[in-house]
Amino acid sequence: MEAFQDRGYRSTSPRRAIAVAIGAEQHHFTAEELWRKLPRSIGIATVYRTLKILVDADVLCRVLLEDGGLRYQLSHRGHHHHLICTECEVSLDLIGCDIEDTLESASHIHDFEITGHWLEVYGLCADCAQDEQGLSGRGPTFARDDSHDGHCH
Amino acid sequence: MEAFQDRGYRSTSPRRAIAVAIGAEQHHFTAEELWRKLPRSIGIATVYRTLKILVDADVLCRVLLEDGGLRYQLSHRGHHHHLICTECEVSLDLIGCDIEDTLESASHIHDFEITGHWLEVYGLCADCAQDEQGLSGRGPTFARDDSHDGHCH
DNA sequence: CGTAAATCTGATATAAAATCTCAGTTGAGC
DNA sequence: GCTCAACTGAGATTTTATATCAGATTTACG
Repeated sequence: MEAFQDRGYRSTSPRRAIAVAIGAEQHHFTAEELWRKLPRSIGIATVYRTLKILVDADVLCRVLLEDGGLRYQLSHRGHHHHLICTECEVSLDLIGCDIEDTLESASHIHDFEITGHWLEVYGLCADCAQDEQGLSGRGPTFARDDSHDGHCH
Repeated sequence: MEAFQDRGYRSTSPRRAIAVAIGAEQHHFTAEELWRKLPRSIGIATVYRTLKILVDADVLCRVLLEDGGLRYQLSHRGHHHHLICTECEVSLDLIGCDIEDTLESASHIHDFEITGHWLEVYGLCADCAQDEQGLSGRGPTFARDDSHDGHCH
């Protein structure tokens, strides 16, 4: 909202509408989903433009799903990563994870100067993990299929 | 090559041609770049289909550049990540980095069961870092501009 | 206020990347 | 050789995001 002024952007009515709509979102969302909830007068190009500004301003963060889908989410400012449930797609902020030091020391071996990184972690949230347990307990036990092989992409 | 037979795929002439072309690549490449180096008779759909098989077979790995571009690269089998130079786009395998433990312990806080993750690390390789040093030493010193803000995406 | 200049916007065209469709071809096993 | 499923190429299609550009909107300043 006021992130616009701080960065020299004008306060326009489409931008205000987008800010309000984002505030109403409970989870992550796509640009198109957001656009559908906005007045029809607002073009999707403006949505993309505004989302980009807000990501740069660290108001939003981008979440990359395992299938490659890109979502937006209110950012809890500062550095963090996401735990993304591959079942229900919920995204949790991963706290208490400090991989910078690990990366930094490992990169020294390669004489490489790190400027940034991208990390997404996939798995099952507590609820979905429980559901899977429940199923395998009740019905015949299926061999864990190949849909999740623990592979790091 | 023989990864095809092992997995029940047929050995076809397009697949052999693609395997040879991949072997000739020195760095990472896009599906389209590879396609251009193949006989014109091979369709790009086949290239995409074959690349997917080889990624699943762990023969190739996918590399996500900072600008979002997706590349393919011969995989040094087993789990690893990439150090990608944002200047020359070279990709180094990051060895001696074991973030699994860190992720695992952090995820316990959230009661989250990890099945996979995606990590790409961006920065400057030794050569490009040296070039930047050289420039700032010779000419007037420029303030580090905003093109790399150390931000984690 | 009221004006001017730059920013911003919406519609639409466009681009890029990858997948889908389907009729025809090819390979592996017999 | 034959047969049939697997595979292929061409092109259409989808998805996602950006580019273009004339016209509308903001802000600064008088």
